[in-house]
Amino acid sequence: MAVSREQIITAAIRHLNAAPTASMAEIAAAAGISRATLHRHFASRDELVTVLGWRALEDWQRVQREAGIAEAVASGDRALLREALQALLHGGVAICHEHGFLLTERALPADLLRRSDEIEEHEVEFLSACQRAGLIRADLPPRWVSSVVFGLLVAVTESVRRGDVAQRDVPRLFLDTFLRGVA
Amino acid sequence: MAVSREQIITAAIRHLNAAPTASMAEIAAAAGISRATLHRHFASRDELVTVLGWRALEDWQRVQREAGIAEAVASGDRALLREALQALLHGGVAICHEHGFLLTERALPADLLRRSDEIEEHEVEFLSACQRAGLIRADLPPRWVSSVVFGLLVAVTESVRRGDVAQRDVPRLFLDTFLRGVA
DNA sequence: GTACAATGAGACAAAAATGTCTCAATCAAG
DNA sequence: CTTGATTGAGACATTTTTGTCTCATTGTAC
Repeated sequence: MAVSREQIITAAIRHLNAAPTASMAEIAAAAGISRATLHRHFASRDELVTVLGWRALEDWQRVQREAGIAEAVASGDRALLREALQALLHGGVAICHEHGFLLTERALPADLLRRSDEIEEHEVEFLSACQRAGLIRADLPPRWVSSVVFGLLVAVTESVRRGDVAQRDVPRLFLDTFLRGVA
Repeated sequence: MAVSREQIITAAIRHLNAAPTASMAEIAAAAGISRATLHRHFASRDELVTVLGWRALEDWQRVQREAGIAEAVASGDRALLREALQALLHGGVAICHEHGFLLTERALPADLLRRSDEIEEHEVEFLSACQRAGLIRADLPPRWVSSVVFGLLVAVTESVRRGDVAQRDVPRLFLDTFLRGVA
């Protein structure tokens, strides 16, 4: 049976999450296709990773939109902001479950990183609004808070990869730790 | 003037922190020596990274020892544990300032990783003791708490690398966020 | 000044992965 | 069944980095 492009992408994501430095040959094997066929779909490894990267960014943007962070910022309403924050964090976990390996990927194309910075910028503004609403302490630089989200997502990805934490416990642990710390 | 092995290591660390995937040629250039000389000191790139890795682990172990985590665990004394925790976290930041690039290095030799797991195991036991003493919430798996330390250190490294956070603010932000979260 | 050690520059082969290409086999549509 | 498209297997050249080696040069100790 033919293996669709989507199936290849799915397999590539799965395998890259387990082995982030996998070669095209490994990825092809993981997808159950030949290296030649993989190259017919993605001219180069860069192109493949780039496609996955853009998907991750689209997901991230979608999460931001569905969480309603723009509206929440505009309103400044505490309850709205709180709900958006919850949704944003849950969405972040979901994205990492799929694209976690990209978090620590070191060789991403510049335009992807630029777009990533743009999206992160919206996140920073949102977090800033959360600070003004008293949801997040005001004595932390918003960019640091954004980095904390990033760092905790790395922790999530690594914990799950190593089997230290069950998938179902992740959202609670992540949100709990993010908001209240460990003490 | 001759460039000592120590100077090479220092330059390599500095450069690898800025460009984690740097080749031997780049590292040699950064150290101001020829590629041949670099190879005379470190037969292979793996060997170089491995040497740096073992240094980082030694530093980590030293931090654990100087923080007195073993004694604190043995005593179970809350004040002792608190002081050890503070020292441990401060030490972690210091290590990352130097060896941060290793946090997300994907191709480390197995024996290094094994040793890393051993040292981390001491950390987990210590964090567990902190939970029993009420310094850290008991509803978080200690391995998750350990991952949180890791993740926040990644956040620290990345923030500093990007210039989002000043070096001098790092310890406060790190400890504050770790213990109290962002809310 | 001489001798010895370390260095830099560069040539070189080897390894590993990449990307291209061909060809025969398979599969699906008509 | 036939045709046309897609695939897998593998050969191939290329690229990049690695690791080795040589040789002339530098510099340092004696």
